Amino acid sequence: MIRVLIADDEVMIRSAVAALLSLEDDIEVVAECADGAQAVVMAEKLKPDICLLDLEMPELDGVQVADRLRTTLTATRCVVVTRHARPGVLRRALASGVSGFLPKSRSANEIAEVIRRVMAGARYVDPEIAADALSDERSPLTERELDVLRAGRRGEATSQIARSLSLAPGTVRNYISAILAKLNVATRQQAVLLAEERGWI
Amino acid sequence: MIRVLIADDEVMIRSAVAALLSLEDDIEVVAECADGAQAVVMAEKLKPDICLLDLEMPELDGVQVADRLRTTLTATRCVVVTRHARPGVLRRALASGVSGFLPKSRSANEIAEVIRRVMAGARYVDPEIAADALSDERSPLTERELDVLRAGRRGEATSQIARSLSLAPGTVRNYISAILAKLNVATRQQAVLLAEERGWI
DNA sequence: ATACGGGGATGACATTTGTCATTACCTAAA
DNA sequence: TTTAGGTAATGACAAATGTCATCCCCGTAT
Repeated sequence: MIRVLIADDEVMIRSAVAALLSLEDDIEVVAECADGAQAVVMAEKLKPDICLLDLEMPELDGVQVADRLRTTLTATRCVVVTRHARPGVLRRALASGVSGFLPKSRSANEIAEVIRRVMAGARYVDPEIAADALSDERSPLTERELDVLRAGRRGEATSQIARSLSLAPGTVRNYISAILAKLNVATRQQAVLLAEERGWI
Repeated sequence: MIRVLIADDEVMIRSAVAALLSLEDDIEVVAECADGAQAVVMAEKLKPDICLLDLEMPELDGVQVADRLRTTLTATRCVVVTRHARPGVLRRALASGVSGFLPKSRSANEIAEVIRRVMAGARYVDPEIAADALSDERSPLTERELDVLRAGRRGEATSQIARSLSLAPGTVRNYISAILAKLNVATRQQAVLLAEERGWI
């Protein structure tokens, strides 16, 4: 029996996938979690064989969960599922020791198969995303520039961003100016939208 | 046998829900569609009893699909499912003749039950959203103000918005100023975020 | 040792935005 | 008929934003 933990903040998809997986003879769903923090706690308690993690979750995202479990639960393998599968995200996921990666644009039936493969020791990365990842879309922004972009992703004013990062307002404006030049867009909001699309933030 | 059409752009949830519904003795999934336009075509061809429509879809959203089917297929009832269930959206949905409305924060097993109730002639609206809708969250913005907000939702500059709406730049700034005051936020981006959250645009 | 890139800051400048007063036109209530 | 309210525009002003040059401090690769 493969013991599986499922984490996804969207109840409908979580319960649907859990129900489907439970129908498989060799799979047992041992936990359903609504966010990343809960997933970490439950995983450490139940020590499942496989964690099926949604990428977009409150508190901790799927990759962050995998990253934490890597050190504490060496026997547990993680499979990350995401709505918008961007190459940048795949890179981050693989760096965090994720064993499987598939987009929600795949059919639910395929999940069981991926789980079995990963259980058998293989790594499974969705072929389409893997191909995309080769046509390198790495972020041209530095860590700090990304921090600034993240801090301003909800339309915060320069002064707010400066406060939350403990920077001078002028410095923030310098970073934003550099970001706009690198991404070749005209406004902060467009920069945020572009970076979100590409999976850089 | 209740004949059901499912439309959702997210393959994983669509296939999972379809598989689960197919397990029910009295339900038959006759079509799976990836977008609204396709849903309209298939519905008119197959004349299902119930259309289970995702709200967030490319081309036509779930409410728009229901609106079209209302005139052409009077016997077909529509159930709309959405990720972020906002009162404003519910209002729009009911105005379009939708018979059922439930958020994805409900479990997948409940879908079959809702389908049966709607099939029996009842209207089903998720109780939580219905309660929210009473604490009126209608948009305080005028049609034109919404146009401006929509035109600028991707961080377009004032001059761009003005061009795309054939307005003077100053007029656009006046509208934006009014929007910020009404929504009590400090930047365009925050106004866009708020309006999107509330289902106003 | 030194050149380079990242992080952090300042000051100056030009634009863009947001605010406000004021005007005008039109339509639908009262 | 008067009164609102929505749409559209101008002009003026203040504040925020984007751009640039220039400076400093570090660490590391040459």
